Amino acid sequence: MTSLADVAKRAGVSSATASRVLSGSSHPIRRETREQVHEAARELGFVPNQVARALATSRTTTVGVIVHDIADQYFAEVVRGLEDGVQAEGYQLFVCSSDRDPARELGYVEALIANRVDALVFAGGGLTDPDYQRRVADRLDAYRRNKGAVVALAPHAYRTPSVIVDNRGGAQTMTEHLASLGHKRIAFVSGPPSVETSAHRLEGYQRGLAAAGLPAGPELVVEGSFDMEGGRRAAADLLDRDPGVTAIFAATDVDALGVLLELRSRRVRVPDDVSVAGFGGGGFAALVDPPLTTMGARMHEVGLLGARMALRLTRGERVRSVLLPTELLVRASTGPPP
Amino acid sequence: MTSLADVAKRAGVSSATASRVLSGSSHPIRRETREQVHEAARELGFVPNQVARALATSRTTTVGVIVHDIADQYFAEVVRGLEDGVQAEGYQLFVCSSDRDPARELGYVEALIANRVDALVFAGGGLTDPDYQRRVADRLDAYRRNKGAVVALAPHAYRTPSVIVDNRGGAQTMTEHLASLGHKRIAFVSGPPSVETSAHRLEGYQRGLAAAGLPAGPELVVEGSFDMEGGRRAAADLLDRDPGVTAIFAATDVDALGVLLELRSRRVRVPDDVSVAGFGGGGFAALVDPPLTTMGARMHEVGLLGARMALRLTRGERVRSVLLPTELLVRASTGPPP
DNA sequence: CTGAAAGCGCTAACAT
DNA sequence: ATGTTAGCGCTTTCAG
Repeated sequence: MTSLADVAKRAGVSSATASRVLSGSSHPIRRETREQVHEAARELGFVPNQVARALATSRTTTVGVIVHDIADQYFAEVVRGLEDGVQAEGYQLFVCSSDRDPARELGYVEALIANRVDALVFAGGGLTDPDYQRRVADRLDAYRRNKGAVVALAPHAYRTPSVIVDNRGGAQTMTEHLASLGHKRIAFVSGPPSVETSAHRLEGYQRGLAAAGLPAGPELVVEGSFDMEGGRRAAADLLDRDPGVTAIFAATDVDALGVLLELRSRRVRVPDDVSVAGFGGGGFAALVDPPLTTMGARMHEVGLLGARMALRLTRGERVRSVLLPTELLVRASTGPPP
Repeated sequence: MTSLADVAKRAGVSSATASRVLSGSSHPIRRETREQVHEAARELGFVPNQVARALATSRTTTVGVIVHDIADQYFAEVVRGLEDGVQAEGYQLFVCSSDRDPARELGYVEALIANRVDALVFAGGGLTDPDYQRRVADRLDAYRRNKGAVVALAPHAYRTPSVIVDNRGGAQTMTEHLASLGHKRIAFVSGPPSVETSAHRLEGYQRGLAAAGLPAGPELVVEGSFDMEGGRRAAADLLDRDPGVTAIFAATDVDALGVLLELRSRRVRVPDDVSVAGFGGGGFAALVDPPLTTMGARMHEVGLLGARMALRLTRGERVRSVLLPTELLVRASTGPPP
């Protein structure tokens, strides 16, 4: 592969000079010299070796992001936002799907740090496993001591600047909305307890019930799993126990979709018999049958702002965590109770 | 940051020895020495610098993938497959969304090569822009001369090993299926002409018509854009010109979804008045109203096989391109003509 | 304005 | 079995 030295030789200058012109340094260079270097680089099809540059400067111009699953619409949108944000400043993005497995996530954290990414972004909610939390904190503390930037785009036990949608407030608003339609028994399909985000949305739901003067009750909360199958099983559980619910609020749209499918297969009409609501609002939510009422979260924006925050941190600038509002999107899957 | 030298010093060995044990070399090392090194590394929280390692070995253990848009379900699944494939061998994945913009795609190719990825994967169909093709070919030729591996996961003008779904055959099968239901005038919502894939699916459609003895005709083909809005406009065009079609086959599921929405807004019943079919089969296709008949393509598998192929290439092993079959998924959006 | 040279952290001959 | 040393390709003082 052609190197800086080749370019320098061809241009009849030292590699120091060649470096200065090709790396966009502000060091003064005679116009003519500059042009010769560029010319030589072009002729040789020179592509600077970022690896060598990174070693010399200790900046890789890369950022790593860990998501639960890139094939999940929700995270795909966050990642796209991140990508747009970092691309604007010439950074490249490493993407890692952890499947919420603590070991795998830890492995990725280590791998990304080994690759000396300038910033590390957690796009999915942190895991609640205490062993994981301890170990990841150790890694991240060390990473930050060495000028690594860490950003969270969802609730995370590790204290770090974040861009997060208002999970609690959003869940509360949705619950109150259902209550305002007249529902008295509102069930909640929670996310997996292994993820921090779940607790926030559950809390919002509980606050919503309280605000509406509605009784809570453990029989109203069933565990989903942030996927369709989980939502389906949750709905089945709920219906089998028959606590007389007239509304089901799921912690994510995919869970809600599972609920929808289970209800359909049982010939329960939505929203005539039971109302269904989700959280997220991307992708298919508006397109299913019936269109899903949901709390819309602007995930692309989360990613974009997260990228900017991460890059600012790498420059040593101060940042402030942001809590993005969610938006109630009322569609056809919710209505008054029968 | 703690370096190999630190570990070596602490363990009382040379950095060569430390390197040998920590890099998993097969070089023989006394058991005791090995343990001392590991111990020292652990105590210091040593994380090997992949950047330095990459510079020394000229292998980065990274691969780059260029997709049209990571937020598109279709590509998100491919990327997930790729990730699973490379992760199994300890590689990291750079993800780049080009939005099918030649300049942006070229920029990414260059950036990935600059980062010395061991393999470069094109997940989206190649662009038809001749200038782009020439320039990308130049870059890739040089890249391959330097042991870079290039894999395509969709039709691409650049000749390189590939894992591709049978776009032609799939489109033909779907067309024949519609014909077998009794449809005589089958319209096609093609992809954007700027992408190679589009031509293949269009060709399959045309072959399908021919095989069924049905007349083709330019008035039956309208241009979509691999997104919902494109499908919507295409359907609107079609209906406004009213060529009397009873079936609309869209080159992608998202286009088909746009068609569905436009038909719904015009009170055209599906499939009673008009049948609608798509291509892809991931994500929401089964969940919309009515569930979409489509040619299922196993995109996760494309990614997984693509990753394996790429890694084999980096080892200098021989590979053979694979053409993955698609599967006709008949659902409720298609039926006999009125 | 340009060059010489040290060094980023690791690996890989080549000794011993 | 272990150590010495020369790079990998670039940036960056420090001289001139």
